[in-house]
Amino acid sequence: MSREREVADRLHSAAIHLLRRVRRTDVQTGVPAAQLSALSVLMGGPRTLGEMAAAEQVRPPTMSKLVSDMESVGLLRRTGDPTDARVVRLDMTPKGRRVLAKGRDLRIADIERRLRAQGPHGVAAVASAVDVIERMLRE
Amino acid sequence: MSREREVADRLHSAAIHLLRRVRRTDVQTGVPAAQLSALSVLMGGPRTLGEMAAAEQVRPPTMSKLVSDMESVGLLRRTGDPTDARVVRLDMTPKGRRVLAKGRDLRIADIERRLRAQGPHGVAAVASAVDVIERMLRE
DNA sequence: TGACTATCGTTAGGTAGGCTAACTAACATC
DNA sequence: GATGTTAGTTAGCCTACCTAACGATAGTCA
Repeated sequence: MSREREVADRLHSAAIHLLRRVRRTDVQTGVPAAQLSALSVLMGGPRTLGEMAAAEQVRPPTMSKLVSDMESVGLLRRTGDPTDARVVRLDMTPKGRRVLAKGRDLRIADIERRLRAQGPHGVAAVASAVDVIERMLRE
Repeated sequence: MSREREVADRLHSAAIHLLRRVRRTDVQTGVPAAQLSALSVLMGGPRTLGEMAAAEQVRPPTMSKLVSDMESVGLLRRTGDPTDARVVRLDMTPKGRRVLAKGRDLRIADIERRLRAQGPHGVAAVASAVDVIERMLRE
């Protein structure tokens, strides 16, 4: 097995196990991870549904459902686009901002605690890898 | 936001996006990622259902269902433990071994390709981070 | 030995989050 | 203004997680 392949395999496995762990905290947050992740896209200002689907790398129907759920609990607002009546503009509500902040706290807390236990070198190693992974996924 | 928290947050986000991408190849493999991940535990020899659940960090019912599905398509065998009739021993079949090898190929190929594009430094960065992440999750 | 108690796994039922196919409404083009 | 394209929704399906409740076996100890 090539070096790259071995690393890819272990990265994949680590990602699976990491997310399984995070998932367990969802009950406490009251807001599912996929919603929080989608919501975070709106931190950079309003987006259309299609833009959000692309940013989150899901299909439009998936985002449509997520958005409906989020709207129904008041995390975001749908507003029409003035120049194109087909598009749906989405904007975070103050509640959305509040829940995003709090929800992330809970989700990330466990990872953060574990990360901290790895010391500054561990943190640095993960940080630079995250840079690489983000670049990988953009391309 | 603390440094650790920021890294934890981005790591979490990267894991989500990475797995969403991998997921898309599942159709081609014919075997879902969760099954392949569970199956890989049996590479180290037979295990009980409880051991597999612990290794995969899921609850017993989740593993029970996965095992049923895998058994029904012939990826593993259930054999009783001679000394304790409660436990279920699980062992990979030759087909399981074959499918694991092939399935991983397909899942990992995309990650590998992207990783390779990041050059030796990128690969090294990810590799050492994976070490840290694996340690994080064990503790 | 017989009655608790603990452990292993399964069943039943629920939720989240992804997909494709098929649709409506609105825009663009010629 | 007919035709095709694009944005989003609806319907229906699937995987994969969970908890609660249960059956069966094993272990313990009065």
